[in-house]
Amino acid sequence: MTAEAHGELDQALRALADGNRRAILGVIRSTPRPVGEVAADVGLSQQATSHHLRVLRTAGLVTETRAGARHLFAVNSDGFSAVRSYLDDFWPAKLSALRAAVESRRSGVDG
Amino acid sequence: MTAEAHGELDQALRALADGNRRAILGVIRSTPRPVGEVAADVGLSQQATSHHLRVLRTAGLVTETRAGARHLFAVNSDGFSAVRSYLDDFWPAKLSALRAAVESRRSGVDG
DNA sequence: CACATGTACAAGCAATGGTTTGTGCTATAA
DNA sequence: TTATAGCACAAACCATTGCTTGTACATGTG
Repeated sequence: MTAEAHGELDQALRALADGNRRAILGVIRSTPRPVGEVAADVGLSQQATSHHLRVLRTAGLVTETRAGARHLFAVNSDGFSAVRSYLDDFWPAKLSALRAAVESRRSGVDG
Repeated sequence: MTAEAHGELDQALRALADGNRRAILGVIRSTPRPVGEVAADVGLSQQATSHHLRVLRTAGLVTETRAGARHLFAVNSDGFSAVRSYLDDFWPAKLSALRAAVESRRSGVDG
């Protein structure tokens, strides 16, 4: 983990790597929800759910809003952009283009 | 991790959650490479690199080809499709559409 | 102010995961 | 076949991480 351990991409991917966190994202995907409801839906304790939501929030995948004593969490689409653009680098078209470029460079220099 | 711990999506995301594995993907992105070269490029031991390549291979993000004594690894674009389609569920347009649907359902039933 | 609800914070624990070290297996070369 | 290069397998070690338990803080309510 000596490689870029705190970038947007790294934090987002590590947050998404956990199944319970993805379950939480699924629960708050359609509408903002307080921690208690999320915990009940995913079957985790309040503390564990709160912890996961904090990880998601730090990663930028989720936003927090306070409504009285309740903390409402909602999905933040913009937080996924880093992951999206990273995946684009592995899109078939981009890959083949890159490979073609490397190939032509090899034949041009070396032969 | 009681939630779908062995699906394509889970394995792919967990594989991508490590910075060194992403570095490895970057190294073999343009052309297939043997383990030794990859290890030298990313600055990891042969064993560690081999291990990471195996994780990536199990996740379907990488394919292995043997060329004599060497094991060539290359990026497999298709392996990223599960992650891509998962991210699509969090695309702004889809999110707002989902939220609108939930909203109309609420006003229709409850009021 | 006292009380209940909703949530975050902190420590301890168990499990997961990445790296190292050592070794065995496979394939080319002499 | 012997030697060597390239790589995988396996165990041990250490750091990270997710979960639990306990508790403190904040916001409404009487």
